[in-house]
Amino acid sequence: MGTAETKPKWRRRADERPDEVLDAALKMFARKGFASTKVEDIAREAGLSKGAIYRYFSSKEDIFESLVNRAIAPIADRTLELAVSSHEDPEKLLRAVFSVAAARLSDPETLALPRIVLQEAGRFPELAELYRRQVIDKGIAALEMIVQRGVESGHFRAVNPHLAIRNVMGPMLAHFILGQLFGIDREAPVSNEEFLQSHLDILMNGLSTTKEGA
Amino acid sequence: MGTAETKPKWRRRADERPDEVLDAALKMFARKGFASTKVEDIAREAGLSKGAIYRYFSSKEDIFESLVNRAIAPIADRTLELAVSSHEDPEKLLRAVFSVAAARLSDPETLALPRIVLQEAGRFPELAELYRRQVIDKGIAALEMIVQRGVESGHFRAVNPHLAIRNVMGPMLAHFILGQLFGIDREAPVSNEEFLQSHLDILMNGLSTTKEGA
Amino acid sequence: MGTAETKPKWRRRADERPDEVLDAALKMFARKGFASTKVEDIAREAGLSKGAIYRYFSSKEDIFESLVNRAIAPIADRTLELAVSSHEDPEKLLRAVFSVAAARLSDPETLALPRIVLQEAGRFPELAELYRRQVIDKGIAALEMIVQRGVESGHFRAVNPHLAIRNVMGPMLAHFILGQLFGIDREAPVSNEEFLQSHLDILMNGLSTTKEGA
Amino acid sequence: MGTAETKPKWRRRADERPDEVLDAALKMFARKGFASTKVEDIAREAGLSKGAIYRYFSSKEDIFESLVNRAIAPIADRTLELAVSSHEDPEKLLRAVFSVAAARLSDPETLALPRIVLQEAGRFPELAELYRRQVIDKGIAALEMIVQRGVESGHFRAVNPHLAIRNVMGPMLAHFILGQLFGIDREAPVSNEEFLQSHLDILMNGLSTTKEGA
DNA sequence: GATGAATGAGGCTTCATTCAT
DNA sequence: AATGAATGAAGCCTCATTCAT
Repeated sequence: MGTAETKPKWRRRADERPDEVLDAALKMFARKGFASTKVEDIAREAGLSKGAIYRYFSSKEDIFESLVNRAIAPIADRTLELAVSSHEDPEKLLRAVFSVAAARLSDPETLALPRIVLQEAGRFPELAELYRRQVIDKGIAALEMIVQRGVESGHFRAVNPHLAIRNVMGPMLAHFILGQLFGIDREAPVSNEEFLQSHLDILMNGLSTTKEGA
Repeated sequence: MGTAETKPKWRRRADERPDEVLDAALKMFARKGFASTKVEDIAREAGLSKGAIYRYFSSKEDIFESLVNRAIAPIADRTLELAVSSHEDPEKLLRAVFSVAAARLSDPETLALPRIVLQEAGRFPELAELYRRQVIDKGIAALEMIVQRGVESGHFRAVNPHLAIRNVMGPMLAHFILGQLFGIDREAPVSNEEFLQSHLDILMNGLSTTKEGA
Repeated sequence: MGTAETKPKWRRRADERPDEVLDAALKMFARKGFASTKVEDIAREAGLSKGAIYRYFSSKEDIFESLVNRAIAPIADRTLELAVSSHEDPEKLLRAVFSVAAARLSDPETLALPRIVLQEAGRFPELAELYRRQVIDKGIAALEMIVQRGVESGHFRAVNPHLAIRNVMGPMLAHFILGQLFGIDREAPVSNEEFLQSHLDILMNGLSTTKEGA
Repeated sequence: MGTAETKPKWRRRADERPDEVLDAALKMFARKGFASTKVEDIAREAGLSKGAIYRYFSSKEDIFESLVNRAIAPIADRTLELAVSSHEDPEKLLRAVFSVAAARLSDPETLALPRIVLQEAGRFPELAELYRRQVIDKGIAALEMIVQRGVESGHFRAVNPHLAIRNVMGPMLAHFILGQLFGIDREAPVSNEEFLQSHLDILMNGLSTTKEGA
């Protein structure tokens, strides 16, 4: 046999392991919540043993924190760009933003972390706070800026942007998050396209200084 | 000791006990979530011993279910009344509905159960389903009817009521539920009055056939 | 109203209560075993409240002990009589004893206490010991005496009575106790009459066609 | 320390653990009965912690079931062989069977499980049923066949084999199981040899000095 | 005397974490 | 570095017993 080595098909860089664990954790947390997810579930999903998890993370809570932090990092600095960089017609901009957002919110995997943060906000207030500051507030700021510009450019009526964003995001939340969680319209699903069309129509007619289809 | 009242260690006639237990459970679930709330927490909050809980409820899940059912009962049959009975201007009607809803949702105690149901929907699909059928669908139907009438009477533009209600409720959800959960605007709270004013303004200009303040 | 008293249909003498509790306990122990029988089960069966039980017995164990003692009392002094008083043909005597025993062992209620004592022998060794001394040993002594007399009178061969009683009782136990416990021949039950006939025949005459040592 | 053996706190390869747990459980169940045996008792006896038990068995009942199944497996298929294979004088055959059975039943460890099954039959009817089908019925069938052959070959009188086996097994049960359970003859134990001798003698020849129906 | 609400110790079971291999 | 057997602290639930009414 001598030098014969049974070589594993391929070996990951050890550096990728933590990320794989986080992927697995996200999947399991999304499916069963934090408390009901066992460390072994995560390990199995990640293709590792229970003990190995603890080489990368010091506790189950640490996994959760890392999950939130990982989600935050890329968002932190890129969110405002879109809003800032673009000088387009704000309606077109919102339409674009909605399309992107809708695409992402339709994916349960993407929706998972916000949902988990929401679920565990009571037990991890600092994490919820962190998430809010780094993700939600950023998104809000971006939308606020769009509305603000719309008002300034005369495309939108003189609404209070800080309040108006509730009308911008709220219907999205109702449609995607509540819709998914509660299975509203499960029997006769509303297409995202239809919904977006309606949302923009109503929103724009409300925000806009010009009345269409009146 | 003069007026000293000897507080009985425990009461006998326990007709109110189940309700007291539910009150305590609501409080604790709201604070810590279902999984992290120990039966003993509920017992302590209700002024009972752990074991006594089981005289009234067969399990922790049973408490949760009873909580949902108790909340549902009064709502179930009164929701449509408002919408059906009134023949007012739909804008005034929506304004009235929002005021009532806002008043109720401002009370953290009232907000607690929907929030918990939302949080635990993943783990108790049947309960989420029950809540949806008994509470959410009723509310949706009522709002849909209002919008429908508005369209028929010519007060509103020819929107699709089924989709439009997302614009009616969504901002409320964003403001009250997410706002509380994530502590948005915690530092500089937005008054409910201001928010409602803004919401109605934007919504109405969007729904309405007549353009105000353009 | 005056002297009007709603008189209960009939009232037991308080003295009978303990016996009723024991009857109830026997029934429940028989059905579910000692450990799995709740004091409340006994109370309900006896038509009493849980608390009332403790007026008559100091603990669940006390009930069990009293049960055994009650069963023992009447037996203690009457068992030997039959064997001693009778001067009949020992075969006829055994036949008579078997008939009486079979009648009693066929009644699950009667079988219950021995079975419970058997089941709980491990946990209540003194009680099992008591039962053995007061009931089993008495029965054994009676049978032994019958066999002894049979041998002396020349009706029986020169067997060792102390060992022979195993052949006298064993088939009865196998038929009645094991039969009931394990549901042997449940589908095609063997009539007690048939069994007794066979038992006596084999006991008296043996299996073999050739008689040795006669 | 020279020859000092460092005993590992616990072993790794745990292939024998389930069996060790079952051994421990058998011991404890035999001593205290099923209900009164705590999982921790079993664990301690097996040299494990409470929690470790649950790596091998899903519940206390599962341990009991596994115990019965383990005992059944080896017995199940070997019982009939003896009876079927041999063409000896049925009396000699019975004598051999009794010797083997007596040897096994004399070992308290072996006697334990049937005894526990007997004790717990009321609470675990399915287990009792399983035991009956897999063990008792097999034994009965074997004995029945022996008697049947004896009758056919003219060695035995024309008894009903199905009923006669009660006379074959009953005395064994009375001697070994009841004897041990109730501690009969504890002070002056009867040797198994003596008992077997007596049993065979009476079984073959009967008690009576006169042979009827021969 | 009777009741049954309440207690609280105790049992079964789960699972995050540790650690011998 | 990885594994997974083992631990032990907790949590849910049961129920014998007590005791205010």
